[in-house]
Amino acid sequence: MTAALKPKKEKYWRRQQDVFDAAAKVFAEKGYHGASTGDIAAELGIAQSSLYYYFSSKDEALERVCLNGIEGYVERLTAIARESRPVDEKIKRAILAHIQPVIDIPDCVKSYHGERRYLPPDSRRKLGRMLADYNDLFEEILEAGVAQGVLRNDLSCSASTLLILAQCNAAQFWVSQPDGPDLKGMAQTIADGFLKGAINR
Amino acid sequence: MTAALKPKKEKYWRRQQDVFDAAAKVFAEKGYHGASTGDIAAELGIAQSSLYYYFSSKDEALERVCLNGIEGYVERLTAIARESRPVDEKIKRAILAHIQPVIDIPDCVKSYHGERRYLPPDSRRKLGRMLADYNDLFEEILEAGVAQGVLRNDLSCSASTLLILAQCNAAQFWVSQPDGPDLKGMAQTIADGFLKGAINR
DNA sequence: TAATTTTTCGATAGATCTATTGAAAAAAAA
DNA sequence: TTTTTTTTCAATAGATCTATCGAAAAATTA
Repeated sequence: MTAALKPKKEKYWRRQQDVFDAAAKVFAEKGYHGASTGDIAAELGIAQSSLYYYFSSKDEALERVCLNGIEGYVERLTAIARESRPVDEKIKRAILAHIQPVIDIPDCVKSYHGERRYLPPDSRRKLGRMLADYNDLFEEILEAGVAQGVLRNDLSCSASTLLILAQCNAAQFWVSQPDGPDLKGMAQTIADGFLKGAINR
Repeated sequence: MTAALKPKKEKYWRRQQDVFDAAAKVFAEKGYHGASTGDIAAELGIAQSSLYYYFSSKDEALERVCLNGIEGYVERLTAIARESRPVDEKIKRAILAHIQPVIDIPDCVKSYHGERRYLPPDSRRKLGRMLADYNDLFEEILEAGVAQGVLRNDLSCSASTLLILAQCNAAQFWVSQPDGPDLKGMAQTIADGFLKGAINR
């Protein structure tokens, strides 16, 4: 019964995903307010009004795009935090996990970073909480390192979190260059730079 | 003669600066496309059409705002590069100089970072060149450090430049927090983090 | 094939935004 | 005060954008 309903709509969901992907691309390129629904439609080669069969407002499209950009971050980082590994390795993996989506879904990530501030208040708050959770989680990994005595105990974990993630986000611009390093090299560089200064010796 | 013409227009230039300051504030808040000329006028308490006495298009206002945000960066960094000081001190000063405008003219800097991509092609290229020059200059300071043997010679100066500046730009979001560190503390943290890993020992 | 459902489309109402224009108000000069 | 210059304004043309609606086209089912 319920299994019979799903395939019925499956084609619809797939097409809807195409629509949101196109929206992500256009938002990333022109910014939310700089992009028109006409631009999104043109990206798909359909009429502007046809979009409204898949979403009910441009706002809604932005929310979905941003969610695609951030969803999974908290989940993946939670998994990494729970793994029983040395702290330095955890940090390396967390950094890699943070950079990965920049390669896999660059438009969503770019839209998330640049356009989420234009979301309606409710959606914006929701995403804001997700980001706060994510930062806290990252901070906790560092704090655990300090507690274990692996990281220096005068380390500001909140400051370090901010600075590490800022470097990760900068990777966005780097990997787009032709001579840019690969993902792992990038993560390694950031992790090493941090650990060299932060590890007790 | 020429001295007599200047004070004649001085009031006009001052008022024009007010207009661009208001534009910077509104662009920083709502983004270029999200902000209307009506918003700028409201910020000043004047009619929307009155703005066009001071600029001829919204584009022009954005160009001026972005220029205000980036102008002086190259100049100040050039001066720092020329000073005869130890490399580590130069780096610290360069970092501080980069963060300073974030405090002094936050709206211009924020607009520069987030909105310059919406400039007309010519202006955008011009600002792009200024940024490239600036990055090169920063990179050269690091290269000089490597050449002197102060910094490790396996250091990637271009990568380090990108990562250091990314951290500086993140300061924007940090110092806006109530419990954020002061400017010098921020610069110190970034510089120390970098130098700990990069200095030969 | 015929009937039904899903998807796309053209037309458009209604709202907003930029930039222009000529006139009014304010300030400065005579 | 009167004249001239500077600054602001209201009105608006023209363009663009979002979202709606009923019909057409396409796909699916009977």
